[in-house]
Amino acid sequence: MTTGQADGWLAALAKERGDLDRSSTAERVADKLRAGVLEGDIAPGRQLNEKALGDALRISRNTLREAFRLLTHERLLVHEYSKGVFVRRPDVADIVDIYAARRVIECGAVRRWPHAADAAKQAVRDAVALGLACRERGDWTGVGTANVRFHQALTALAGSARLDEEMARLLAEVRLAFHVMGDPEEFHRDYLPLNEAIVTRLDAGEVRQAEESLLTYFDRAEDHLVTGLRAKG
Amino acid sequence: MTTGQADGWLAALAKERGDLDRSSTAERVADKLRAGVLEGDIAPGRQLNEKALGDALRISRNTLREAFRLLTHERLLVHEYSKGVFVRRPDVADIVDIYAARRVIECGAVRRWPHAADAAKQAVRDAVALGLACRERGDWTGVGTANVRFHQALTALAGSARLDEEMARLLAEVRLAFHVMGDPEEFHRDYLPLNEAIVTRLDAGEVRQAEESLLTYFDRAEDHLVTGLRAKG
DNA sequence: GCATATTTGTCCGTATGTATA
DNA sequence: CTATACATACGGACAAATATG
Repeated sequence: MTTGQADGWLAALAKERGDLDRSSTAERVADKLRAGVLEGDIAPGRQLNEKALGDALRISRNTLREAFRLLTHERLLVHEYSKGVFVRRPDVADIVDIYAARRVIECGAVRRWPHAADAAKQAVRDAVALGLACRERGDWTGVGTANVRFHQALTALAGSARLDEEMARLLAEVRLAFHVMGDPEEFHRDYLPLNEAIVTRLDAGEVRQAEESLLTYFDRAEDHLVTGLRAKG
Repeated sequence: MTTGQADGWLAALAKERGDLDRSSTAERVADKLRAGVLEGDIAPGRQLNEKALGDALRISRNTLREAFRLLTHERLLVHEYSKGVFVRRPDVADIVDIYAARRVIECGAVRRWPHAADAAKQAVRDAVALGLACRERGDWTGVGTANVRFHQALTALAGSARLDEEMARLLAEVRLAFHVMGDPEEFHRDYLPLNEAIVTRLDAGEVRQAEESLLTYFDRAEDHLVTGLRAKG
């Protein structure tokens, strides 16, 4: 039953419609939908009914479809012709593809460490420190957020906004995959030591060894996701 | 005078409107516009008038706007608030950003050479061979096309469709930049020997040296574009 | 297999606000 | 200030595809 939209998340979305009108309606709607998808409130595979959603959000179909297009470009929704739009369900092939891309981009960015701006380097250290602080107080959601920020900071070492955007898309897809396998993301705890090792080695000028640690992380994370998706997907 | 659209390319676009309706109208229109922009028929900086274009192509403004959105996401068009849609004019900052991304992605992909699929390796060799053949018969446009294909083939070594798509976007932007500086692209001739060297070194297992040649290429190409844009832009 | 209701695809006209000449 | 052109959003019309009984 994918058409019934009278869940909690829909009511929550509709209630928040009193904000300042900063950007366009479509973008604001897309922001809400994106948050709902990434938080897992709108489950992967669920269909988004145009009329029901449009009525609930009090926007026209055209505007809603515009929001759908934005999120489809971000690979968070999929469009099935004459059937509608659905929250994406990344499969094993997607994970393999995503991690192939991450290996190239993040390792390549790490190798730019010697040429990176100081602010970019500090952002990497800060992300690890944030993760450690969250672990101290048992905030596993915070640890997950810090981990995402860590990898965005690594990418930013390359100094390319286009690369940063692509990485944001890839990390969002990974989050979707977590929701497919129903993983509460707290396993990020296991990766904190690796992140620490990467920063330590970078600060010691051991770029090569840092890259090795990063590759170890990718192997583990990819394996975790692939086996998880094979089991639950 | 940017609003008068009665050029050759518009007539050409309108005439071809008898195709099979495979994809959506917006996508077909986007395909035509994309081709016009990348071939240089629609010059960078030119405004695309909604009404004139819509009337000429016999499509509604909504549909045209949808096509605009697609191309805006590909960074080929830009929306200027309350002014309209224009063909993008990449500036020096864009070039620097793009080449930072290319260095990371393509070098990272080249380093995957030992693990790459045979077909992907062969595609790299084929692209160089195609470039040489085109040079033989003085087909400089063909040399340029082969060069683009070469870099797409390098990227494909990583085996990630997402990376391939991002590279296609980056290379399209580079083509736009060529048109900004009015370069006929025949200078690609100078880079053919570098491409040859890269393949030779890869086949000899000298991945590290191949990467060095690639970096040399990036330095030269980026410098060429930056100085060209500073002069003509 | 068939008929019906629902949903989506495509396109249109319009209305309002805003920026530019 | 007026006229123009555009961005944005809305609601509706109709065809086509799909789902449902």
